[in-house]
Amino acid sequence: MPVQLLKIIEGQSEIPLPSHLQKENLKHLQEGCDHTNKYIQGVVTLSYPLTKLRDGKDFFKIVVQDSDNLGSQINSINVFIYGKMAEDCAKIIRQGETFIAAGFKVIKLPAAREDGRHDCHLEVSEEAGSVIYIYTKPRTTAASETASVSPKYVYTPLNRLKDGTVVNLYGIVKFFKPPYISKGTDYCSIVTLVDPSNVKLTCSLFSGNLDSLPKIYKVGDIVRFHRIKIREYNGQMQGITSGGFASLTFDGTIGAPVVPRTSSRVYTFMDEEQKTIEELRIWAASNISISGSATKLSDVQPMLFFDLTCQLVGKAKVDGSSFLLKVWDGTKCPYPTWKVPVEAKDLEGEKVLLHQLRNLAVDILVYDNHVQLAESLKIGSFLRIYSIHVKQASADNEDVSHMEFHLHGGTCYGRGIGLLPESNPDVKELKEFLESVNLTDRQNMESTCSMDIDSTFGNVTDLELHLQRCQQLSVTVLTDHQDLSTTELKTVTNSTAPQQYRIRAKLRTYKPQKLHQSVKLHCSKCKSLQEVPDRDDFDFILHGSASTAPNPELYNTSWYESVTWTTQEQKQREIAIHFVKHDEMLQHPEDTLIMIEGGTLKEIWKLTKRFKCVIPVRSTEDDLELLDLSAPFLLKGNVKYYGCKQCSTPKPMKNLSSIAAEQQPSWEPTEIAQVLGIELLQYVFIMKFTLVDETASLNAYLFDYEKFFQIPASEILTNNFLQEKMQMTMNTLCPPGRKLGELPWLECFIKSYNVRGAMENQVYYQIFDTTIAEDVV
DNA sequence: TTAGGATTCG
Repeated sequence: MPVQLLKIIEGQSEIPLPSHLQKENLKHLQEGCDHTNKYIQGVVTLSYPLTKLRDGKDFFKIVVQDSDNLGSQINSINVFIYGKMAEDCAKIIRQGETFIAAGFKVIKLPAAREDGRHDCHLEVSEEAGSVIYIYTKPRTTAASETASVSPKYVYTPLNRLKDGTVVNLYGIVKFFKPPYISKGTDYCSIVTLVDPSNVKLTCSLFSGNLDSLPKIYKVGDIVRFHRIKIREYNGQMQGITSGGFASLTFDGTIGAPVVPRTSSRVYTFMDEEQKTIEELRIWAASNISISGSATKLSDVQPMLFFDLTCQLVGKAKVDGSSFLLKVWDGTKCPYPTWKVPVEAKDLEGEKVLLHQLRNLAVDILVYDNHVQLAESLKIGSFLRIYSIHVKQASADNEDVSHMEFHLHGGTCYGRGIGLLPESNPDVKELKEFLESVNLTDRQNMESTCSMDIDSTFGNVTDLELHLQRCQQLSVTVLTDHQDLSTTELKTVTNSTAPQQYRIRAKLRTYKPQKLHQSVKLHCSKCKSLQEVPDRDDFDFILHGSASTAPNPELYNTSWYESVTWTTQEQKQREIAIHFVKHDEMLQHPEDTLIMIEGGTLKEIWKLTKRFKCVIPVRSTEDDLELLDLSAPFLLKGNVKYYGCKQCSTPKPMKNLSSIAAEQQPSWEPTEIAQVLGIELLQYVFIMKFTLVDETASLNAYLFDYEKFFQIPASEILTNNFLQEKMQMTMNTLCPPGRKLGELPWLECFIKSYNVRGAMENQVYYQIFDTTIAEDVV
């Protein structure tokens, strides 16, 4: 982006200059000196008409005065601008504006000057790698003057596009293919956009210059396209690059700096554009799903496609149609991973580092059309590899299966490799994390996971080992009272309650068999248990509350800031989001608690992915209030938090401001519940275990928040992985289809207690201070 | 021109 138009607010540019650049005083300019990391700054005092040189090249001349050194004898200099840059500058430079150039060439004039101008002039051009920054002052008063300088662009909503037109538009990236080499002569990038009119537009963007395609890194990024051609294809509108196409790309995260990633040499970017981006971000937050948090190598699952942000540490040519990339992200893949055999001489990368990372780096084999791009990558660069296929496989000479990572040929689902700049926030975060990884510790502690150690188990399969272990040791362990001796079940059942025992028994069966049915909500105050409301209940309450429009009198108070909009759907719906402030400022979304009025289940669910906490509310005449307590009063991460209807006495929402005023608000559900007068219901597993030993059998209840399964009951309903883990645990405790003799032993603590029935007391048993053994599952 | 979103030969 060799020419940038920047906006100045209170004397400061919104976008700082690159930090490596240092200001050079005009006095110190000399021909032949190294000015690589220097820039000159001054006010444009004179500009000449744009002309053409004899070779047809554009030429533009200006005089720049160093306003910091007006008293100096030599305080201005001629600047000659060549080529495309001359044309661009001529369009936007006005007298009185601040001009900055870096990457200039200093040319000494044959004779000394006597007009206070420097005896050198500066030459700048795109070919010479020059960059020009023009600081513009806010153009509120001089409207007529502005018109010629920054043309007013008109942006077409995606539902108003017409065949055969060339338009400017904004959109939120819903899908994209990172630039790849097309079968023609250019790079190609496919981008599908959506905007608040809820219409999608898929664009095919071509360019011979990789740099002039939009720099999209993730779904949810926001783009501004200028001069994109609209055509009809298969009954739908389609965008395609046309002459003069230019784009800006912005991070779509609410609160992130509004700094354009640009592919054009000149662009305008003013308050109005900034406002548009901020509005689109808010719309996107509840209307675009982004696939949760990024997958790290430590979370990969077999049979899955995922995007990986990583650093390249090694690469090697494998054969004509495949190429190996060795990458890491600082985490360890929980499965053994394959190593693609390549000759040492073919492997490019730092040998010592590759050795240190042998258990952390993974091999990704890329195929076909991705090979050319992969070959060109530099070791050490940061990449996002899109849609890597995780494949479980097992070689003939291995007893355990391993994970393979493939980037198959083609570009389906955005499959491809994107190079991330060091300025990318995800790269910054990754770099910090990689630097914190202590390589020596990891090698010592985790080397048992590597393939070569696994193979020392010989021919015994994992499963057999596991079963052998289970028959000898208990699959559960006691967390306390280890000194107590074991009591036979017959003795337990023949004794009076209440008492506590250590027992050793087998789990013959358990209820419920459908594990999700074991999750209930428990009030620790009134001891009641209730079912977890299903999504229909919540949906119903939301529908009901959406019929009450947000009350504008409640917008923007001292402790929250409000944003509202009306949906475009047939039955218009008003939505208000209230962002709770901290120190009178908005926080990063991931730290922010928001309250929402009028949202649907889907919208609220999406907002929970972006924000720390979401509280659904509705307006009354004079305050916001919580919805009916059959709905969750708070959503945080994957968890819906409910309050007890009997024990809660809701207090004013304003009480949240006391948490917001804390130095670092943690927004803990318990604390939120407390200030809102809500008695928080706890998620709990309730199960009935039928335990047997050689002497007797008894039913014992498990009442567990987290300790027994080491899985939070609150998360099981929304996490497939945890559900699977729990099912696997139960399969270990009580393997289906096995005889009693083959079942593993459980060591448990149980306590007996009396429950008074209509006619007589009944004795019940409850498991406590027991947990699943560490090596089970 | 190229691609026109909608996973996989390896």
